[in-house]
Amino acid sequence: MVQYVNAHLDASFAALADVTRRGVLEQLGRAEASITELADKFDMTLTGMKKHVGILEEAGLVLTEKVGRVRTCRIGRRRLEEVAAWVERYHQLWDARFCELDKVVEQLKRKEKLHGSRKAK
Amino acid sequence: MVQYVNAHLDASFAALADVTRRGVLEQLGRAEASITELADKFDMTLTGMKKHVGILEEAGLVLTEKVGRVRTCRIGRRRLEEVAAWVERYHQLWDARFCELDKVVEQLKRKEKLHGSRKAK
DNA sequence: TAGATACTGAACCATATGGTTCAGTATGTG
DNA sequence: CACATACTGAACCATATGGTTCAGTATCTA
Repeated sequence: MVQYVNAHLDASFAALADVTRRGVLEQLGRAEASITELADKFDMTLTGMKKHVGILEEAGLVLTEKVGRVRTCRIGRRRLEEVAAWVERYHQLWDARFCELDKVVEQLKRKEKLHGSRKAK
Repeated sequence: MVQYVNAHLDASFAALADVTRRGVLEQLGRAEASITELADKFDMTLTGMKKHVGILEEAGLVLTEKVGRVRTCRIGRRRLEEVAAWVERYHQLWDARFCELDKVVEQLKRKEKLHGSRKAK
């Protein structure tokens, strides 16, 4: 189970590691768009944009649907929530760790104050 | 300015797009470690682990310091906060967008209820 | 000083990535 | 039907990635 999430995270983070794809997500956050529209906006060939969209879709970060000749892209939420959850979890873990360090520093300071304190830095 | 953040994000997300490196971060979240310790824990050559740490360091996600022959690795926070901030921002943007969609759906439902509703799908 | 330990760097390898062009196919439109 | 539009797929290219091995260098320790 954890492995699946890990695979998701691999794909999601890899998908996010490209400024064009993050731009596409931002764009789709505002409104749906076709491949052509995205290709125009990001000054890229249709084929190139198709690949980006494919990567985002593979990662579950966007959903697409083709009706007639146009494929419409929109944001997919679930994977995104997974990413947010991962980051949040580590954020907290790190905060906790750094709070501990802060406490240690505090304690050191207090100790210094107790014994003869030399000039403050 | 925005470009710099984007470069950071590229490096950060790319660094996070590997299960070993996420594992290293998790490990360092608990306690600092040397390259050797990490290589052992993740069953990898020293050289391989050195590369991973290099990528994480380049991305600003870990800090290292070499004293004597051992290089000690610890978590770096700032970049991580940037990543968290990015995800958070988009999360909100998407939430907002989906709230709007929800409202639209609500409205459609209400409308359907008002006019003669045919069988629910 | 002689090992042993801990890292470092160069070189190599297979595969992935971010793009392109070119040649389609499928769908609308006059 | 003829043409334009919108996408799709294959092939190619340069560069990056995730790993390895091998050969160092620098630092402890007995």
